Amino acid sequence: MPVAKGATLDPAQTRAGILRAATGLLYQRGLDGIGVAELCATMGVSKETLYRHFGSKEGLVRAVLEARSQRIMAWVLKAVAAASDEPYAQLAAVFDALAQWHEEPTFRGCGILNAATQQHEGPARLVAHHHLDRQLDVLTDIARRAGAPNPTHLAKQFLALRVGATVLADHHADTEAALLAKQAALALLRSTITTPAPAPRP
Amino acid sequence: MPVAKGATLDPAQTRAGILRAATGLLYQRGLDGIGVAELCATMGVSKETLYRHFGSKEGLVRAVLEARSQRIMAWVLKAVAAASDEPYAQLAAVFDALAQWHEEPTFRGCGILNAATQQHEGPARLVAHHHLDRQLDVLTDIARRAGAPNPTHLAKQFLALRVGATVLADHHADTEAALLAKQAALALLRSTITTPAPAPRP
DNA sequence: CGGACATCGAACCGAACGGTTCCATCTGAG
DNA sequence: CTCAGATGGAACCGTTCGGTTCGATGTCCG
Repeated sequence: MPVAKGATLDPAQTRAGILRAATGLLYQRGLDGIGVAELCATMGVSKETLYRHFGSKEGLVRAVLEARSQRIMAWVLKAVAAASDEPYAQLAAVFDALAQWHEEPTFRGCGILNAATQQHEGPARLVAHHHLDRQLDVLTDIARRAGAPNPTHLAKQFLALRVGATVLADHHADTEAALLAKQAALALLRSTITTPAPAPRP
Repeated sequence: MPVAKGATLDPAQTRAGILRAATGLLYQRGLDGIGVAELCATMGVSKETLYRHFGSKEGLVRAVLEARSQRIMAWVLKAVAAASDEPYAQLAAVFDALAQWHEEPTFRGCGILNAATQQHEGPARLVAHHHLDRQLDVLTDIARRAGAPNPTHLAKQFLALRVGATVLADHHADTEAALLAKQAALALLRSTITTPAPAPRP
């Protein structure tokens, strides 16, 4: 938040404000699409302050991405918890939340995967990997409780549908991608459960 | 290819050589990950030559991406044609080719979608949109010939699986993503065909 | 042979970048 | 009241970037 000149209001609060503002700006403009100077000017913060809190632009990016990953996970878990205990309903809830996200006017794809794509080196790749791990855990749990013979494989298929739909919503302006992905995921779960032999042919 | 000093061998050949070399370099390093100077030095071409052939770095990028899109389409169509006339076999062939691509040591995700993610503005977005259009056409044709009640929707689900698997192969080091996506696509096609009513519930 | 053409190599330009430093200013705690 | 600490504002540095220009060199065609 923009403080007057020399405010000791709360360093942690300043840091949180930078983090929140930078999250949106770096997401909309891309990691290399906005410089530290413009970043600071827009946030109403001096470069020295940013440097003292995050050490470098890369440090800021790392903090932003980790915070974003936490926020997304909380958002997904909340959507799952809001649904009934039925795995089908929870799976549907995950993709319904996805559709809702895609419809936001500021939607620009997954900020974490975008960041990992933008900087081939750097911390973004690690954050993206862990982020996908965590999302996979949620989907694996749903698949397992649904009684899937191979929850891990099914969860990876769900995750592919999820990230694929997000890419299509972004790069193909496909507003129904999430809905179709949801239907595909449900059909997949249904057919996996009802099929007696999981067809061990590769 | 690197010509001695003042060679009039063939301007078109020079252009093609630049295009081929730049394709690999821009793919591996990212659009902003390598400058025009290093690009020219690695290719053994002077900046003036590159500038005369492509006008600007953006012009080079546009040419590279359009050539890449053409190449990918030809590659997909060849894989489809190599399979039997059976839509199931052709769908499997598309994802088998995907798996083969993911296993290449130089694999770095889809170069076109990566480019579109790297430069939020610019021609990459358009190329990516058209590229997805063309891929959708191929999948829609397969779905239609398989007798799907809604080939367009099914094709979008296939495409989501395809791009999702590519993202997972890149950002999650998931070597089996393409195989699982293939199985999911086949199961989806099977269940869509065999299911009498396509469940008009959104 | 001679001139048009393509190319290389190098120097150069202005702008933007990430990062650093200095200092006046304001707040809150003692 | 006083002082340590946090901040804003601005200047500054070295680097890199995309792009431009110029002269020397080599090749092909008439």
